[in-house]
Amino acid sequence: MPDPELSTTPTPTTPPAPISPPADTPGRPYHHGQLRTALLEAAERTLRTQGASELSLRELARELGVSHAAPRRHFPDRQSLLDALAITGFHRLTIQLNAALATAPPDDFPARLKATVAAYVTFATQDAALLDLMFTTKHRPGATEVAAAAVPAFTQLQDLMLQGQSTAHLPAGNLEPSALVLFATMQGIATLINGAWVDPTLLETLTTTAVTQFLRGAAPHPA
Amino acid sequence: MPDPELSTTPTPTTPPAPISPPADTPGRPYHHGQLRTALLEAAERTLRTQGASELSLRELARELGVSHAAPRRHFPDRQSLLDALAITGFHRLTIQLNAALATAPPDDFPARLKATVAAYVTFATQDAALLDLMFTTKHRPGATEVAAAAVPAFTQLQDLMLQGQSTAHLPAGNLEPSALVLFATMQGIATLINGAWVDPTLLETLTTTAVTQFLRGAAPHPA
DNA sequence: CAACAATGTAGCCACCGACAACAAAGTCGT
DNA sequence: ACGACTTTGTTGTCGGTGGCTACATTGTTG
Repeated sequence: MPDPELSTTPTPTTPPAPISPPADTPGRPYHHGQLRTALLEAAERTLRTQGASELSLRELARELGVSHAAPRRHFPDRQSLLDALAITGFHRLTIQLNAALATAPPDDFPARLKATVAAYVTFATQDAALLDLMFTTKHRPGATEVAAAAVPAFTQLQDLMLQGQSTAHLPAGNLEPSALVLFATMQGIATLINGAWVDPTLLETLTTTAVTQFLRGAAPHPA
Repeated sequence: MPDPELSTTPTPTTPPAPISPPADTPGRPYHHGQLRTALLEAAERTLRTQGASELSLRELARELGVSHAAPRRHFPDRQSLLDALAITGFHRLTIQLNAALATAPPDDFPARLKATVAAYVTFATQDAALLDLMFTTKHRPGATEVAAAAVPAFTQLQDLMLQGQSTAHLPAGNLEPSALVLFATMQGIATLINGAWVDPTLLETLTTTAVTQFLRGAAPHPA
């Protein structure tokens, strides 16, 4: 407390004003009410603009005009906030993959594959830091919730592969390796673009090439 | 200045013993002599065991029995240490790719490709955090030295592709997209394993599948 | 209306990276 | 050999951060 009395001449005439903190949002009624949501939104913004390493709980608290310890009520530590971000990230990814599938004819496997890959890479490049978080957070021991949130997105890809088998675009049998290789390729393309190893304008070309080569490379052997 | 005159009391009776610091390595002669190298080695160890985010300059200094500001003489800030690590990482990668190529017959393109991919993925999984550093550091504006260090490794892959064209395993023309897709696949496989999305025992299967599918998918069109 | 839970605040601690001022050792010209 | 200069290491400090505890305010519920 640098100025215990000089501040505002104690303002004995302001009982209606909840003295509270000198937050930039002066009218806030002590309890923020939506702190958790607000934190996640602000964090996602910072994540996109500054990256995960720059994300500071105290800075978030300042942005929201709340004390530095307030976030702790909703996220016991920094990592759990990051986990929450990863989880919502997986939800968003699942939704976007679904939406992409809906734009392709239901029985056109190559088109559906292309749409899925494009949607994934688009998501991955628009939210690079988030994707990184989603992937690196997962392997942390004890991140069961994050892992669970990832399941639907994977199921979606798996179902698509099953469709490919049913339409004979893909061979019968265990295609787990093939599917994983395709997934790895998507992930890798995103990494290349996010790391500025290739020009972003190549995104379209790369996804097309990847899908085309995958369809040719994984197709059932004619011989 | 806590003690302007008590400091030295010229210590006329201890010329042989270099008072120096009470470091845990008592015999160290004030100047470490190999601090830069030692820092890099220790940092690489911590990087492998703890990850980049856990790497602390002060902790490194403590490990080496040196004051907390000593590292600054060799690395102006934390990032420049990370850059140095990334650079040596690229050197190591280049060497290992070279070694892998040497184990395959000079004119067996598929074998050489397989060996290269395997070597890359092996490197990437043994030094996950380092690989991440090498990739994420690169896009940082102004990291010209890191980018330069990456060139030889890429040249090596490029040369291999040219060989593939000369042996007709790959079609003539611009194969940059194909090569990038393969590179993305390697990178992605590493990511999948490092993030524990797939079991490490699948590494061999995945690289084989990736190479096989690539050779079939990128092969010159017969029609 | 009185416990109680939920939510926010204030203050502290240890750690970190960056910086500046100082000290010791090596180097090099004379 | 000796003194100036450079290199390398040390100490001290500052602001920032995450995590913790104690406390204050508000909402809820019996």
